[in-house]
This record gives sequence, C-alpha cells and structure tokens, in this order.
Amino acid sequence: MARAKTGASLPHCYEFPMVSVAVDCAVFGWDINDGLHVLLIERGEKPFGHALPGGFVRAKQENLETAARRELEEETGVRNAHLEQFHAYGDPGRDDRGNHVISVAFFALVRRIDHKPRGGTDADTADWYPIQQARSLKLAFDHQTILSDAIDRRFEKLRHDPIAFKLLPRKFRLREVQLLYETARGQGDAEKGKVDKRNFRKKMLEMGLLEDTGETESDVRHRAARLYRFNNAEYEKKSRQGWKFDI
Amino acid sequence: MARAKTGASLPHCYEFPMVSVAVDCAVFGWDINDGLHVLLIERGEKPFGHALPGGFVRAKQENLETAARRELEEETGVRNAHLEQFHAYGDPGRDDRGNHVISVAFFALVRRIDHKPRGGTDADTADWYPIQQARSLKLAFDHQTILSDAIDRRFEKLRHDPIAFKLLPRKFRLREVQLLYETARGQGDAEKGKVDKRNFRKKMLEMGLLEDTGETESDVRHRAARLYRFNNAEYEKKSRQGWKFDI
DNA sequence: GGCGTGAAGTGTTTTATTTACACTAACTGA
DNA sequence: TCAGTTAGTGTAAATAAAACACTTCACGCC
Repeated sequence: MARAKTGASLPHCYEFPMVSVAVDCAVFGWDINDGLHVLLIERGEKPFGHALPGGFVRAKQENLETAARRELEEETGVRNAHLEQFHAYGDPGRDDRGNHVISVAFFALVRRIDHKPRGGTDADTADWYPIQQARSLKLAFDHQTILSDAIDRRFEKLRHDPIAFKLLPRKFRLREVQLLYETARGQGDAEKGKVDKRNFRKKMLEMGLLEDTGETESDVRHRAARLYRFNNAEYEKKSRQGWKFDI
Repeated sequence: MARAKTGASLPHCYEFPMVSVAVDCAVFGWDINDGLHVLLIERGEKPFGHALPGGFVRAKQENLETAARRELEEETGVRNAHLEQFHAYGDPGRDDRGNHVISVAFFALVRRIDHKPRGGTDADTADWYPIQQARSLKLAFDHQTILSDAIDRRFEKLRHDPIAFKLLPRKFRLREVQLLYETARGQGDAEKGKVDKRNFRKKMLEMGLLEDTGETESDVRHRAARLYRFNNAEYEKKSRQGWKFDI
C-alpha cells in the first residue's frame, strides 16, 4: 500500500501525529530435497531491493493476522500458510521514508512445493532464497533484523510444537521428519543439527502420535520406506491431559 | 493520553484512516512474603474500571519499549522494571471507543518492595492485586486476555532465563530463589509448582552462577541463612559458550 | 540451661532419560 | 549377481532427575 503522496487529498485527520501499522512475514518454505528457503520480494518502488513481504494494516477492517495473510497473498500468491506473530518492531526511524511505522512481524511456514511464488500487485517479484543467501543480503528497512530474529528465535519452536507436520505431506517417511527436525535444531542447517537415526525414530514412535499407514513409498530405486501419518486427534487428547510435545 | 475530542483541532491529516498504536504492561510484582501480584490501574475516564497500565505511543518520538516505560512511570510511578514485549493485539473492535487501536503488550517484572504504586497523571489510581483476584476481575478492553496470556505463556520463561534474579535483592537466600521458581512453575501459585529442596539447591549451586557472600541474614529468630549473589559475568561467559540456563 | 519452635542445611539410592554405537534388509539397475 | 542406495533395527553405558528424612542452628521462653 502506497503512502500519502504530496498533493493527494488527505481526508483523515487526527489530533496527534499517527504511527502507521504494518505487518511483515518471514516465510520459510520447506522441501525435503532442498532444505529451507525464505520468501523475499524484490520491491518495485522505493526503497528498492529485497524485502520481506508485508504492508500496511487496513484500519477498522482487519486484524493483524488477516492483514498478514492478505499482504502475503497479494504480494507473493502464498495462501494457507501456518502463521504466527512473533515480535513488533517500532523504532521511529526504522522506515526511512519519514513516517513512523511499526511492524508486527509474523513467522510463517509452508511446503515449498505448494507455493511457486509469483510477482505481486505492485510489480514486485517474489522468490525463494536459501537461508544462508538471504542472511547475507542487505534487505530494506530493518528486515534483516526481523529475518535474523525469526531464524534465531523461532525455529526451536518446532521442537515443542508439532507444527512441523504442517510442512510435510499427509503421508510421510520418518526420514523426512528427522531431516526437518535437524534443520530446525541447526537453525536452517540440517548438518549442524544432526541426530542419531535410531534414537530419533525410537523417540518419535514412542510418542504415539504417528500412525503407520501400512503403505510404502513407490518409484524409488532402493528399499521403500513406510509411510506414516500424524494423528492430530491423539495429539489434542494428550495436550489436554497436560502432555507436552518435545523432541 | 486522551484521544481527539469533537471540536478539537485536528491538524494531522493522512490519505488513509489510521490505526492507533498503544502499549500495555502486565506488571508482576514479587514479594517473598506475599507472592506475586499484578499492577492494575483504576481508570479515571471512560471506559471506567480496572485496566493494565498503558497508553498511546508518541509518533516519531519513541520506540515501543520507551513508550511502555514512559506510560508505566506516568500512570503508576514504576521505574526500571524488567520489560519484555510479548504480543501485539489488533482486533479492529478491541477498543470500544471507536478507533482501531492495536496494543503491543509488555510483560514486566519488579520487586514489589521497590514500588509502592501511586496514582497517575489522569487521576487514575494504581495498586497491586493478587493474581487470582486480578484474573477474576473484568478488565477494560481486552486486557483480561492480555493478562491471561502473560500469565499462561510467559512465566515459563523464568526457567530458561535468569531474569528471576532481577526480582531478588542483590544478596538473597536460596529459599527465596526456590520460592520464586516454584511460583513461576505454578504460574503464580507456588504450591502448585513445589519442588524438592535438596534437589533444587544441588542443581542451583552446581550451575556455578551463585556466589556465597560469606554473610548470613540477620534479625531472624531461627537459624540464619547464607546469602548468595548472582554472578552475572559468569552467566554471560557461559552463555557465550552456548550454555543454557535451565531449572 | 533445657526445651520448644522454626527454618537452614545436607547425601545417597533409585529410576528414567539420553547418548553412543554398526550391522542387516530391501529394492533397483547395470 | 553384484554394486549402489536408503530403510530399518537393539543394547549397553552414561547422565540426569526424582525420591526420600534427619541434623544444625539461633532464638525466646520457661
């Protein structure tokens, strides 16, 4: 959403100068073959360069999460992401265009395969970037800080909340779960977070939240893996009884 | 800060309707003899009733934390609290006075003994309320939700971060530390979070972050306890080496 | 000065959890 | 049938957590 331009009509008047409210999304896309990537847009207006997708909240029309979903879809085409708010950024100078803009940042997770990003309404282009590369880019505003905070502080959440299963197909191999958790433990770098296969499988299966579908994968040129599904009903039951997911 | 009144001059004009940005603080006061209390104000203007201390952010003048500190001092006299942002609330209807106001909520911890609250600039009165009582009050806006979120989701933080020591005097008894952790574990109710004394002391001392001052408490009519101090330099050193506080 | 009161302080054993570790099974394609 | 590739499996050792009860000290009071 563009801000007021000189000469435009300014029909909304207030007693005090106002702070603008934006939302920005650090969207992480997971792909078993290709690890974690971050969704960035290339801005079609000033300040040019890469940035997190986001934009202004529409006053009296939507709440913060709705705004984040709307902007994410408008700018990148991504829908139905797992979204969670994680921090508000509010330094008076963080937006270099002059207004005081606070931004409520969201952490989002999607299956990369579901989301071939496309350009957005402002002639921006959206694309996936490997985490390491994204970290080394100079992003607009304070988006590099937001991105780093998202990576450093939010990935551990996958270990205490089974949101990881939202990143997997409905039927998945244990190996996929492990790789995803290793990536989370290593803050984007699976190698760094490596764990023992036998211990991981034992713990995972003993939790009792994975059901063996009886099926196996096909079209592979090696021994086929069993496929499991996540039993959400059982998870909710255990949660209600005070049990905590932890891996 | 009052909002625009009908007939007041409205010199600040924008192209789009604006969202107002407020900060609110859930301040928890600790006292060894008296457990945890929450700081609430009684509003001197509409909507009347109890509320969390807070107010509007001054555009272009201050960031979110500064605003929170300012409002906290103005309304309650509390200074130098340990403050951390924890969630932004942004439903369009959450402020029943008509404007769309988002509120960035802060979780704050103070030693209750340091803060005899006083009334604020808007003829509000501030006072401490036991947690259970505060939970049963009907607070203004969505402040009851904010308070519940603060209690339910933030207390566990004391277990992974030695912020608890900010609530203790510089020299403290191990018993005080234990009681504070039990209160955190029990989300405000020490009885609920009770742990074994010997195991607690062992773990605490083996961490190597507490220094025996050599002194003991005085003016007690029973065996005097040793006084310890928290070694912050050592904590930072260990943190840098990847060690994690956990109790 | 002995005794009651009240909190401080102290070790060991048992149990549960976590870690370390290496081979066989199944399938495919050459 | 063999080479390549991933799936799948169990046990022992080490570490961490939990359970558990009595003695020490300071004081006030009789």
